[in-house]
Amino acid sequence: MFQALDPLLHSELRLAVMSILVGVEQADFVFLRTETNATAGNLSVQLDKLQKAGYIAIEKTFKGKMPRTVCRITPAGIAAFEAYVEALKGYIDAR
Amino acid sequence: MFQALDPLLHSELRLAVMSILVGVEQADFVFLRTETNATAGNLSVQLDKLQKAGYIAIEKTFKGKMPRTVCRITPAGIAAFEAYVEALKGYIDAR
DNA sequence: TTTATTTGGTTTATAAAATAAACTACTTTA
DNA sequence: TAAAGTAGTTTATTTTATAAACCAAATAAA
Repeated sequence: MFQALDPLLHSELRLAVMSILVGVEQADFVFLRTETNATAGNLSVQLDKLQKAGYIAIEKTFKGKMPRTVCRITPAGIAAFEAYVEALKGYIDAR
Repeated sequence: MFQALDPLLHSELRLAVMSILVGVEQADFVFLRTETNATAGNLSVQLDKLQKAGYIAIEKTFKGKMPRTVCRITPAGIAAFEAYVEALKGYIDAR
């Protein structure tokens, strides 16, 4: 009845990040930070975890002289997000 | 865009417990344990948190000589569960 | 009958996670 | 050139989740 929830996605901030990334081509650190209202430290840590899980790809470049971190979701990330949503439905659907 | 998720409900086991209780009159410890596949220790701790939050009421009785722990959701618990589901939708809805 | 084993839990200890605070490196503005 | 801002990372602390150990009573087995 209750399917296990992917612990990597069952985190408020990581879920918010994935929710954004699943709908856009790419998003940079600053955008993710303002959209989620996360602290930079927390966001940095959570992005790292998503990347290590293979759910997102992170590209570090420079925009002029300032660093720029661009994230995009991977196919594995999309699949994991969809599976998470399906599993969640077992918990929140009216019964 | 992303509403905060009630941390008391954003826990796999507590969410499963609430999901069960929202649909039944009451449920005892043994039933919750078998339905959720949780360990007794974990269930004991999480039920305690839900009770302290006022989301469930716990009644301890004896069935013959064996202890029996019966749980039921409170109005506050129902409201919290519904609010949690609404907030979640902001994260998982197709966009 | 006394010794396992099971039931229905609680308590305590450990591991993992989230978060905040401090820090780095560099840039821009006053 | 000193102060403040940008874009992050690292480290430390707190909170959570989970597992393991334990307790008291009941039942089953030797």
